[in-house]
Formats: sequence, C-alpha cells, structure tokens
Amino acid sequence: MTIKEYKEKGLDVVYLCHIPTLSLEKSFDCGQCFRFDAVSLFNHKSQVGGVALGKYVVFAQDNENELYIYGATKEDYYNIWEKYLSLDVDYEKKHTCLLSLKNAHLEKAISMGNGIRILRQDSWEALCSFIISQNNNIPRIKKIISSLCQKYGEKIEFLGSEHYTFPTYKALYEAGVEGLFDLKTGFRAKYIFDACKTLLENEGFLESVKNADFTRAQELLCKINGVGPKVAGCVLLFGFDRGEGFPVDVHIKRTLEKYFPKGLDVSLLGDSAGLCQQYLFYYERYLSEDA
DNA sequence: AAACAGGCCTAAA
DNA sequence: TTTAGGCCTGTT
Repeated sequence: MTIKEYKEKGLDVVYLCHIPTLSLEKSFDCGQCFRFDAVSLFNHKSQVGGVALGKYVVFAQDNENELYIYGATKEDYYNIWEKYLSLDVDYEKKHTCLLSLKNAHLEKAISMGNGIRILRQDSWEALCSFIISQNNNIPRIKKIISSLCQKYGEKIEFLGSEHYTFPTYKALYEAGVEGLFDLKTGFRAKYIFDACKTLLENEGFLESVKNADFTRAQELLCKINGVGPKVAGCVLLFGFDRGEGFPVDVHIKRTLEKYFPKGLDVSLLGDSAGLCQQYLFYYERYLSEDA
C-alpha cells in the first residue's frame, strides 16, 4: 500500500527523506529502551514498533538517512519524534569531541556504532525501567515491563492489534508491593513501589531532578530505595536528556580497563559522555557476540 | 547444576 | 569507609 492509501484508511504516516544518520536496529537494541520490537507490518527493510510517550508508532526505513513513521503526522514528527530520536542534535559535533581523545578503540567504536541515537525517553518510564534492569538481563527486563504495561497501562489499538501505555506511578502505587511482585519483578518490587511512593508524596520530585545540576540530580534519584549510581546515571541520560551521564556497569567497567588502561576522564567529554558510553557498550557487545 | 544477568541493600569489620 | 553476601527469576 502507498502512504496515500494508508492515510485514506485513517492511519497517519509521515515520511522524512533526509535525516541525520539513524540506525533503528542499533538505537532500539542497545539496551536503552525496552519497549520496541522488530516488526514486519510494512514493506520496508527495517522497522520497529512500540509505545513511547503514550503512543504506538512504527519507525521504518530502507536506508539510514530516511524515516517513515506510521501512526504519526508531520506535526507529530516535529513536536515529538524528532526530539525523541535526538534527530535535532548535532552528533558530528559530539564525534569531534570524542575523537579528540585520540583513542583508536573509541574511534572504531564510533564508526561501528554510527547511527545510534540516544533516545529522549519519558523520565518516569526510564526511572522505573532501570530499577527493573538491575541484576537482570534484557529479555527478562522486556518481559517484565511488557506485563507491567499490559496489567496497569492503558490499551491502545494499532491496525487491529492491542498495545499498552506505560503505567503511571499512581497506578503502580495502587498495585502495591504484592501486585508488583506478582509480575515477577522479584526483589525489585519494593524498589518500584518506593519510587512510586516518592513521586506521589513529592509532586515536584521529577521537576527538581530536572532542574538540579548533574551531581545533585544523581543524589536526589539515589534517595529512592533501589536506585544506585548506575541506575541513576541511566535515568539521567535516557530520561532527563543529560548527556553528561556515563553509567558504569560491569561491562563498561571491563571495557574501560581494557581500552583506557590509564583511565578515562569522563568530565572531559561534557554532554558527549553518554554517547561515548553507548558506543563503547555497543562495540564491546558486538565484539563478544562475534566471538 | 551452578553461574550469571547493564546493581543495590544490609550487615559486619 | 570499605567489603562480602544475598537477592527473585529465567536462561544457559
């Protein structure tokens, strides 16, 4: 079907023929986002579908400099999705910053990870998701979040199939620790609950995180039981548009020891730090999968 | 079967 | 202040 025919059937579609390099696979399969899956609904080389910011959309493309969005209008693109995909951000500039470190491994990581965009996700969703991510693996994280949404989110229909929005913290608070535990969240149930409680009892919490400087923002997030430096770093990077965030997990720790034996001064990277972390993470995972 | 998964909390030195 | 253990569950 053509775009025009989809539109006539009531499905919004927008096509951008010239965007900064974007790889859907890399961006949606590098562990920053747990709500998108590869789909084959349309006739494109690559396509991922999922719910973000309360809407179900399918991102699709036949090459990395174009983009189709099914379930969105042109206005939606400029108001919502361009920012969500960080297509308004100058990555060339960030690359220049990273290349100035003159590290051969990082150089390779950049060219291999080219097309990764840091998604600007909803703050609360990022907070909740990365609490769930701790001491866990991606398939199970996705499974837990999916059942969380199915049970406590709102239903959305897209071409006859059902999808669910990410639940509000109020909804999860009302689910209670037992309700959350029933979703196989395990020891994280009480952590999620504490996050809900914090946000419910302190209405300005997310806002104060947003307005605080990075260190202070991290401190605030760590007040939630179950949120430590790594989770807070992810939440700030992916949910608060804080490019300075450089979450260090076991993999990144190993990677840094390997490629930066003299250490890496993250503060030199400014708001390119998070992208650097993503490239290194992707690079290392790619190499290990290859082996 | 034992170890591990993009950590964090708690108790004990 | 730093350092082991333990933790829900699913997969290998």
